[in-house]
Amino acid sequence: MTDDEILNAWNAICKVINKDNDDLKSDILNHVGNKWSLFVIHTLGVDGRMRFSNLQKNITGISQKMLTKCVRELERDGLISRTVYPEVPPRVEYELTSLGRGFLVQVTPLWYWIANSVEQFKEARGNYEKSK
Amino acid sequence: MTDDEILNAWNAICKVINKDNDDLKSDILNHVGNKWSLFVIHTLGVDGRMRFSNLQKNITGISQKMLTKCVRELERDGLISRTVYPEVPPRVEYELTSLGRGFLVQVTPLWYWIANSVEQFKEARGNYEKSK
DNA sequence: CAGGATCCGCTCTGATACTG
DNA sequence: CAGTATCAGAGCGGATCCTG
Repeated sequence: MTDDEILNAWNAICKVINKDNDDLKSDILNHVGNKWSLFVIHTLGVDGRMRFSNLQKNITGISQKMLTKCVRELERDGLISRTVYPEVPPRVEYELTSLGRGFLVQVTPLWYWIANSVEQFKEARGNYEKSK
Repeated sequence: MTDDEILNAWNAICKVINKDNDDLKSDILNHVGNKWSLFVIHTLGVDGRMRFSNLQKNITGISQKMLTKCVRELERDGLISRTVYPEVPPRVEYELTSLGRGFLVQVTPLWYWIANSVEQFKEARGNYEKSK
């Protein structure tokens, strides 16, 4: 992106984030920063369509309550789809939507950069602790 | 990014996020998703070096307590720098570090995409509400 | 199997008051 | 000016028990 494009981008961003879109704030903003959302989207992106229990198995440390909440929010915002099969015992499968795949594509470079910058973050923190 | 690069990216990401880096989770992950962090980084990125009171003026709705907390965390993780001038009354200026500028560059395309996808998110939510 | 309901400790946040 | 300190309320997140 050129400097101009970045400025335009930020104008668009601020228009969206500011005022009367506070609902989007606590939602989409949250999907970006939320550990569980990221894992759910990642898991579905890599392994494809998957059922509830399988998701929980693949995402270490998540409780069923948090997973439920997380998939509900992702479904509500159109990032994943939820399919219920009328069987006994019940079967529910989750899958990335095209919007969700777009999200994954957009978020990947950022996370890659963070992963590659971990040492710099650690060093920064080290310096900060010392200076205190 | 090619599919291979995306897979490699996610391997790197998961290695970083999983286990023994839970401190990084609640920190860097938070900077990405946190409304205030984003505004602080954005404001400093667009307007350059700035003092505390000016930041608060530029960021609508933030309380001084939250701004303090936010800049402390950003400083700790090396995204912004804090300069104190030994004057009376005191003057403190904040500025993006090169790491912080890197962060801004990385996060911009993602936010641009989100801003441009707002209508799709709204529509998704509308459908979800109806189906309930 | 895929969750809903409940209890409970903890953190996050805002509002207000005070200080070097 | 640039914070710190304190109180109070809302919501997060885990653990446990229950159900169609």
